[in-house]
Amino acid sequence: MHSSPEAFAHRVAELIDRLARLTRELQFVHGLNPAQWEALRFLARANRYSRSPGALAEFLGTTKGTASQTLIALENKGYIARARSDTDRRAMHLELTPEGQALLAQDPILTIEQAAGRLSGEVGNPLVQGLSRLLHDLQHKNGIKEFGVCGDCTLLCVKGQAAAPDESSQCGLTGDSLSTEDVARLCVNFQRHDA
Amino acid sequence: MHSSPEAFAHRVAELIDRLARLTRELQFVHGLNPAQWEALRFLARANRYSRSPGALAEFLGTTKGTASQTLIALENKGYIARARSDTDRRAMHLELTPEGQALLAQDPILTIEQAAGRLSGEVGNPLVQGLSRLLHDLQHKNGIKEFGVCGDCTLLCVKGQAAAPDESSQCGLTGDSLSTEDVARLCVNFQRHDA
DNA sequence: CAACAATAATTTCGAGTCGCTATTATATTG
DNA sequence: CAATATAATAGCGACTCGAAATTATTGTTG
Repeated sequence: MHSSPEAFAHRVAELIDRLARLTRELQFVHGLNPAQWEALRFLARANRYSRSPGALAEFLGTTKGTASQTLIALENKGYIARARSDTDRRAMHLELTPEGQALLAQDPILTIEQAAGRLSGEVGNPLVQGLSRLLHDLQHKNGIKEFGVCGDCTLLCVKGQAAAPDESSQCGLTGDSLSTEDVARLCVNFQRHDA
Repeated sequence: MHSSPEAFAHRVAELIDRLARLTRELQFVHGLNPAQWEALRFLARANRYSRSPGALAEFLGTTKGTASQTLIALENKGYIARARSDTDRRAMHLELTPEGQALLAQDPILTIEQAAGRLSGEVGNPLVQGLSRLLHDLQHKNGIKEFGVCGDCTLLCVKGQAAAPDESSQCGLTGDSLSTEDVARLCVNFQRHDA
């Protein structure tokens, strides 16, 4: 089953294209559309600085107007709550409601997750690596901002051996202390180490 | 870099979801939308029995009405020609025009293909295998008809050692002889061997 | 320190697009 | 002629974009 590099690249592109179409279709369930599902997922994983319409727009690679519409739809359905920020009253702060949290258990992406779970182990690591690099490469070439977690971020400052383990690090941009839960969340201000 | 099976599956699903979104966005170029690009690609790869609106609708997993719209748009732009079939005057027969053929050189999926070409060889085969099985599994679970080439099809009859190599096989469904080019094309009537 | 301009975060609104469903037109088959 | 199959068309709802408009913050300048 050896094949030329061109045939390999062609096949990969074709498979991704078809998976993309299918993935999109799977997300028209429970009265939500793909953008709304992605917003829900994003809000579940983003840190407090990033749960805003603007950050969502960047994450989705869409316009702020569209992101706003998506959020209004989610609010009307009771899956998120929107409130003005106290510190900057232009800003909107977004949170999942318990209903929104619960809905994530029905996330259609779990279908894909289950299918992935059925793959035999041998295929495992190269699959993830290949997809990661592909995505990264394409995002970079298309000027799409990358979201990442504190661990990979240039802005993270470690405060030596702090007394409280929950405050061992802080964000160099905002100066805030970061809990262990914080550092595992996605951030708009992310800057990759090696970039 | 070892991780649990659950984390693996989760990561794969996330990567595919994000690649899906990006893949879709890349396809809004040259005045075409993703469905129109897929239709163009399909018509370039389908055999003569399959270049019809109905077959396209099945391939795209959409309705005939929507497929019809897509085809009208492509005809208006001059990329395909539509003509009534001679044998069955209900049926529409579709062909790429030279302009349509030429446009495929600008196919945005080539961006993905190039990115895939940049992946190192080691990642190669397991990546294709993983994606193939994932797609197959998901298509099966969602009752999506599979399109394939004659080589993998139950209906293919081989005529022993025929004189002309171009007519060494025929389709068990239509009875037609198949050229070597024919057998490499996608077919609506495809039935997988092991299915 | 008040007035003013520049920047920023978000929403609103109108226009265009997409895809679905239902209906109609046309052709085939028994 | 009735039943079936295929495709075109019309109408509808939902989504996305892009361009103002709204409200708040920041910086500047006399």
